[in-house]
Amino acid sequence: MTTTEFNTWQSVQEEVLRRINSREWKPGELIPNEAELSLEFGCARATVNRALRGLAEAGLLDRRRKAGTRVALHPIRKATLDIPIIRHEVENRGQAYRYSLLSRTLKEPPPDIRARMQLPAGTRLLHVQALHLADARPHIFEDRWINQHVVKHASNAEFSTISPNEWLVINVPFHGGDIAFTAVGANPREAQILNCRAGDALFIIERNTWNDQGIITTVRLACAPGYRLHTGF
Amino acid sequence: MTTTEFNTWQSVQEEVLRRINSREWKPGELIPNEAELSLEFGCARATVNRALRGLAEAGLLDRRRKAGTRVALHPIRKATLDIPIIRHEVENRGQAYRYSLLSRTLKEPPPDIRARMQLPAGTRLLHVQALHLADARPHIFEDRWINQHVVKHASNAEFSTISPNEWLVINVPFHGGDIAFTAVGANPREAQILNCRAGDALFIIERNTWNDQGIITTVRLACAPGYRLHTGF
DNA sequence: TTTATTTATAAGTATATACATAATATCCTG
DNA sequence: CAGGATATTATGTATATACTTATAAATAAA
Repeated sequence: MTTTEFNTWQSVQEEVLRRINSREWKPGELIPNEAELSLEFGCARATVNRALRGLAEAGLLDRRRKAGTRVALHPIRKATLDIPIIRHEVENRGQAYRYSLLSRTLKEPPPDIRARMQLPAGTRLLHVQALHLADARPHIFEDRWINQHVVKHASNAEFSTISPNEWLVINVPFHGGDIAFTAVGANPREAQILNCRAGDALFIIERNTWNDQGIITTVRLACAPGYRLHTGF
Repeated sequence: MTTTEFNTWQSVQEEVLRRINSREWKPGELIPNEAELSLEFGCARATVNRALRGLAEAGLLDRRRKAGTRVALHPIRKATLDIPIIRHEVENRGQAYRYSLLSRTLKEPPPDIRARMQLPAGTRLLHVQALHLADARPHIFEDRWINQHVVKHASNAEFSTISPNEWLVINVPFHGGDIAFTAVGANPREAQILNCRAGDALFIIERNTWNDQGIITTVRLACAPGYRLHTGF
């Protein structure tokens, strides 16, 4: 009997994946433990561990100490999408990027923004509105609130030549954030800025970004009609 | 001198992250190699490797053999979003899920679909249209083409009680796919199905899914107004 | 019967060592 | 000096071993 040897974590992973897909190991089922698999595959346990860990991270396996490893009941697929600097996104498509600052003021945010950023009433924030252009056509309208109490040196930033989008990525380390995507009809102001008709469907990206001191910034990106966010999984 | 010891890969990762964020190691800069770091941190090289690999996967470090490890010039943040079965997505929000099959036919797809799925002219596909409802309100309109030459047993699937969305996830293993998100105004038919007005902004999800034999299915999900896709990063 | 306590187990991690691989740097040759 | 062979180097991976940690299950105590 010429059992193939699986001596790289990749080959082990492939074989495990095959068994999952072929239903040899059914969803919800307990699979052999690492020691048994390492014996069967003729490799070290660490190699099996590496392979299974990857599949667990991908959501195809559920692993728990002592309980063992089982095939995920609902193999949740994860798509990872990059969050690029808008300038790079445009330039990578071979288009000419241009940036235009529309306004930059210091004022108290409306209640919804204040609530979202969990701030006490009366807090003044840096409010920046800017337009990103691709090949001289309006591309993305950036409407951003920056917590200058967390990002102290933001007060000095002009945002006349570099967008807050890019400035923040470069200058402010952050720990995490959240994103939401929606579609809404353009309001008159957005329509004017993005050079489209009011009511046109706009792709909206809303992001909050925080570090250990709290929420740094919240931004609403209104993308011109035709915008497409693309990724693989 | 009481140099803290970093003897877990997590602590090493934290320390490296700290040095990146504090600009101790600047963007684009070469950092010490694994051997040096393991010496400095008082741990094994494998531990350093584990820590750095994670940061490289997250896009904060660029690593190349022989060339060494450097801090990413443009720390690309990645957001991972789950691709759930629509029923689960609805139920997890505590809403009542209902599903309704609108049509199920076998026919030749329009040219754009045929091109997208890379099929020869004259190929007939399974075309399924269905409506997913949340709390009895239209939620997502699913318009799907299934390659029955790749997914043979799909021809037998009724899709009367289980949606193609769920059926495919459960029954057909796949290797990968791509997703695109856009916003468009509802056409009259979509408006009627989703119970909104024509022109209302709809959030659109387009997915292609493939395995080793080719593209399995392509789907367009038109989400009712107000739909919000949410995730963290 | 319920509630602690112990124990056994499987994954998680750390380490030393060895070798593989990719890519740069260097040296040699024509 | 161009171009190819070769050495060098940093990451990548495999392995045996040992220990840690979470936790399910069994056992003892209340």
